Amino acid sequence: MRKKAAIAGLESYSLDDSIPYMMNRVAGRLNRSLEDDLQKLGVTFQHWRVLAVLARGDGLSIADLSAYAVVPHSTLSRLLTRLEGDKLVQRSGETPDGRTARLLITARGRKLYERILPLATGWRDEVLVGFSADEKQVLLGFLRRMLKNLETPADS
Amino acid sequence: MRKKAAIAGLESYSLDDSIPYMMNRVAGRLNRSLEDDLQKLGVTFQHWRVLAVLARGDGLSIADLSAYAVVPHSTLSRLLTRLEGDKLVQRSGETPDGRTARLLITARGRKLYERILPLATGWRDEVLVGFSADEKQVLLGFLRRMLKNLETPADS
DNA sequence: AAAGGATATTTGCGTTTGCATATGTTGTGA
DNA sequence: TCACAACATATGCAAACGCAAATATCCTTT
Repeated sequence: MRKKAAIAGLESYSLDDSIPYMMNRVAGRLNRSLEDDLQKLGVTFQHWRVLAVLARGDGLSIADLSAYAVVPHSTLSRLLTRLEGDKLVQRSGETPDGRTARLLITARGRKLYERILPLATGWRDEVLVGFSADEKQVLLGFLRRMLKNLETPADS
Repeated sequence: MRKKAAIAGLESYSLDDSIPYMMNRVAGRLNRSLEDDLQKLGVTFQHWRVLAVLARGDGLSIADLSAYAVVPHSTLSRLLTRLEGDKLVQRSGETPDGRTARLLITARGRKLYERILPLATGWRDEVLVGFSADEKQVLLGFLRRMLKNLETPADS
């Protein structure tokens, strides 16, 4: 059947044919690059993610945010505790439902967000060097379709 | 240097339009889906990554593997200790250079790899539903270009 | 050929992660 | 109204993580 001897030229790009693998590789590099920048600001990549989501539109619950940022609830809860300690976000109790938190970004948090944003967009531009506006749109379209494919349509 | 340079498009910056964000979102979902499957097999996503790389060509050093899998050396070292304990990979000392390890996948490791592979390709197919062969090639080309853009050209 | 630097991997240690579970809150049926 | 299921979030705990430093090996220089 298959008696592949492996060890074939490691330089050959066999692995690079896998789209999920390549996505992880690109995303991983990208994240780590930004993370290096963020370290100097005393923030982690996860914190940035939360700030970025909330800066776009706050008032979210933890469950919502968890879905947006692809982070488990428990992790997010602690993440927020720290962010709240740093006065970057705020857990508002002003909700119709006493169980749900209403996550708000503070002025301080927004300021930090705006300080980080250029770093993030810088890496985005870096990774997309040589891409035409059309190509970027095509790529974005691909990504949207992929995300849609993963959204469980028929699931509890 | 102006400290308060106008951030172009700050107001209009939307996360859903951000290619890095969308990539993280897609990759995150994808990884988590597979992770759920892997949990039943007693393996983590990281372990799978290592197995997948080695299955396609072993004999790598830890440093090489680290680059391929975007995992720090120290993490990888411990990851391998566990994989070795499970007799899935093997650290061969048979190298020209006594410092470098030669990572080999065992028969048992390959068997597990082949057991997991359909799960991984299943999710890959799922995320690419509706994509033509051409589109997949275009996407792969994009990813390769992106990775190349991030490869430090000539420094460090 | 010995000393010192370079390179590859491991390990010490404090932090973070996430599963399972606890806590607190709302909604529902008797 | 009272018990109790359903839900949102928090926390205990063990494992995983990653930086920095240690260890081990190789390579150069003299």
